[in-house]
Amino acid sequence: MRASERAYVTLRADIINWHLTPGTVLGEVELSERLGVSRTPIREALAKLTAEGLTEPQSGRGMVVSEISLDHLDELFELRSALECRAAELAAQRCDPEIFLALHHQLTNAGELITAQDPARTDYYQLAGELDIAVDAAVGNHYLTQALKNLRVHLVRVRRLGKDNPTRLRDAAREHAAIALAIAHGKPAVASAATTVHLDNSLRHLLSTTH
Amino acid sequence: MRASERAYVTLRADIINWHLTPGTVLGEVELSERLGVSRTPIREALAKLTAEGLTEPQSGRGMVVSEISLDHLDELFELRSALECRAAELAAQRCDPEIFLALHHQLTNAGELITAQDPARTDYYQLAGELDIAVDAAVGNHYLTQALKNLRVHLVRVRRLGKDNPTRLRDAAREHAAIALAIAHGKPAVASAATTVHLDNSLRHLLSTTH
DNA sequence: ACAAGAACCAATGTATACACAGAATGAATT
DNA sequence: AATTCATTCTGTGTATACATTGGTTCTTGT
Repeated sequence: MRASERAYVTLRADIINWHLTPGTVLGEVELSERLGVSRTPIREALAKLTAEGLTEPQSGRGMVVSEISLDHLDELFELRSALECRAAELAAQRCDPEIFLALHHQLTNAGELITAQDPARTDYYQLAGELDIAVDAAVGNHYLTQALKNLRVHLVRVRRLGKDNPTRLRDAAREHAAIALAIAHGKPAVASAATTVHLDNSLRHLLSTTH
Repeated sequence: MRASERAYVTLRADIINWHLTPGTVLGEVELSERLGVSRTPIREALAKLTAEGLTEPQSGRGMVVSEISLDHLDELFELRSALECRAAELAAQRCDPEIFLALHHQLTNAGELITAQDPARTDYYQLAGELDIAVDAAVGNHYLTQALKNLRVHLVRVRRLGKDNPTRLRDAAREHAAIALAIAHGKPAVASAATTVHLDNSLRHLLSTTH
């Protein structure tokens, strides 16, 4: 693996996992020493991160880890809504019903995944991720999928802002199940509406637990 | 201005203006000689272009100017529709009616801008661009605006694919006028629908004149 | 003659040295 | 004592040299 890729992957993970918190200044020299590579691949990695919106050029000097401001959460969710509602519509028109019926079944029983033994909710979020992947595959649109992928990076970061509420997660799983069912049934309008409802609930929950 | 920025701006313009055609191989050494800077800023510029989707890493070695395939035009327009319809809805809810009434008026008379004296349609496309800017400003959503901005780069390239048909341009201006009017009237559903109609017409025109 | 392998070459990946700009700190003057 | 200017110093921008990888070509064997 190239050194620039390693640096990129490492920094990206550190930012998403909040090991590097918003506002942290990223000096090229410091990073190159910490990661054991020269400044050239570091610059490459920082350029990629900036293109993704995970870092921002600080006025004049250096890069900083970009803020996840609550003030902009509603804006982030507006974009998310635009993309995911349309994706749900298109998936409903084009999907293989079998796949989404299976996902609907799994999501209906997702409450079992939310246990005290798995505080990181690994299994739950993986199942939710599988729905995303299935939607992407069903839509079959490279541009739309790419836009969603760029967006999800920010959503993973946002996840850490809200308190981890088992009740909300179980509700969210039910909402996901509803979306999967609407897609399986080939009902674009319903799939879009269910997505709208889900995103509104998610946003309100986030705002209520962080303010 | 930094050398990397100059290289980026130059290459970007060359690609958008089709001075560099899709499939052209971009060698770092060749570019650094042609633009008179070293490879380092060239690499920086190419990384940015790749992030924008204007260039792609060629298998193993080098970069190529990315293809604008007709096979993917429908996908591009699906993303465009998702973003612009939602943008139109939000603009209708939040705009200052005066601005969009003025744009409506200008767009209604835009037929006059399409003359034999201006084969590049500079004035026409500038007016269309002003509508985009007004929508962005009315929406007031950084994430959505940024996604639209990224998309528009590709749309400008696509423009060259279709024949320049004055009749279609006049129709398009009328469709733009309808969108502006719906936004000015504060009717989200109408604005979204008008956008859907406009994009469908544009796509069908593109496909019919290129196939 | 065709295929397979090795060697060579060219272009990218990485490191480092140098240039330059901006910020911080200290001194001097008011 | 405070403010301003100058100097220094740290960190980024660029260039270049070196390493490495992947592709191409030439040769040899079947």
